[in-house]
Amino acid sequence: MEKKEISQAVITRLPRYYRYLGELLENSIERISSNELSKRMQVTASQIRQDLNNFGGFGQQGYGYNVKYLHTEIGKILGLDDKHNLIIIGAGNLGQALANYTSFERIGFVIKGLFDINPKLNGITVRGIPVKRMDEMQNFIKEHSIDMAILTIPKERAIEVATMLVDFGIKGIWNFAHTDLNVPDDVVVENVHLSESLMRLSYNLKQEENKNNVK
Amino acid sequence: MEKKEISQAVITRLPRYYRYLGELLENSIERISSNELSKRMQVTASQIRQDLNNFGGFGQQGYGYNVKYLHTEIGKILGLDDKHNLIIIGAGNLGQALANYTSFERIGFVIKGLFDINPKLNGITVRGIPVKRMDEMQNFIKEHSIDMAILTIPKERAIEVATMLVDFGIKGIWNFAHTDLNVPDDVVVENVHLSESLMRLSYNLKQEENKNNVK
DNA sequence: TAGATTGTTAATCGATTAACAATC
DNA sequence: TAGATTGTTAATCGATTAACAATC
Repeated sequence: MEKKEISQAVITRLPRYYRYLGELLENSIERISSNELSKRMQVTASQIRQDLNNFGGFGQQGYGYNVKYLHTEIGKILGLDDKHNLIIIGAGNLGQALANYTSFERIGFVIKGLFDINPKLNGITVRGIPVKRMDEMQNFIKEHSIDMAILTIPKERAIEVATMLVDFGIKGIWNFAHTDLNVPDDVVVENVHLSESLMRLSYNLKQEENKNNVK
Repeated sequence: MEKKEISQAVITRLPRYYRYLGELLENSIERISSNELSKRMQVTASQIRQDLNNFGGFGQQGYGYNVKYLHTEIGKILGLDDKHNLIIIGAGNLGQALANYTSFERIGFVIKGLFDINPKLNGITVRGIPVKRMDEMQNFIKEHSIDMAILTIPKERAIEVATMLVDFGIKGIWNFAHTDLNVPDDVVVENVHLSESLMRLSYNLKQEENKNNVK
């Protein structure tokens, strides 16, 4: 049973397929061809078929894909049928904003606690989620079966806190700190570097401006 | 003066180079070879040299790269020497969190105003930045020379608001809404789809789990 | 000068697109 | 059955890596 490694390029596109299928579902569209989906999503039909066939044949010749079935299957591939308990480290603006989001829960990611070094925040709750002291973390992780953490602290302390999290058994880190983390191979990190995203916007904006000047 | 188009893969890496060079600078490191940088960043030296040479020869044979010079030049390429005035549409949790960030200002992106349909928010300020009514937007954009907008509103209204922004002359949109925007060619959109990022984390976490089960 | 390291060309690798036989 | 559309192989394109001459 040889398993081919799926490229990150494909993984990056999967959630977008999932989103579009969810929208089709909301609009009561039962089936869709790769060609029709390709038009809506602005990718080639060939790519859609190639991407999906990495995971199996979900369609049917002459018919296309059943929207509901495909949506469910991609959900499974993404692991959205598993439940995860999360904690947020850093109860500042961003940490609290993420805690207030309910959409993560809807796809199986439940935020159980926030942690912060600021004693003023200790004891308050955000959408019913308690803010705890850092020294309460290890026990909390064990008691609430936490397997993922969201890191929304300044970069200065991010690396040391990540090491701590790994020691406490955390397997996945959603990293919003402006630094790269160095974790063991079996711990997964997904980075959200906002200022890098803003810089890409800046670059592309500048390119557009230049185009117009040349004309 | 033929200009070759730079691939988005390269653009995506540029801010990361910029960040590492900034850190070197903080640590008073004056020069660095592609080989040394490659070890720190976990990319190949060849890729670093190829990426940089898309924009010019910033190094010197036998010496390497001058950290301060290269940092400045990449900053210029990314357009960080230009100043931009921004508004945030949607003064909810995320909008306010972004308004509270000061790091964007340090790279030239100044947030001048927030806008929200919720009348309760109208009149308050976030870090001194006023929250305005939506009908004040058009004038505000003109008066404060706003050229970029941050979209932190629910997906339901995002597309219509984006159209509005384009009409008012906005050229760059940093889109945090869970939907793709459809804007003219000369308007640049940079998407931050948080739940898609979380789904990628979920997928990669699941893969790790499976690996361990197989062993 | 000798050693180091870039800039750049060539080789390889991987991802995307095209094409079409299989089949519903 | 005829038409539609997938699954999959082959062709193309682009991005990454390797190699090395140029040169500081």
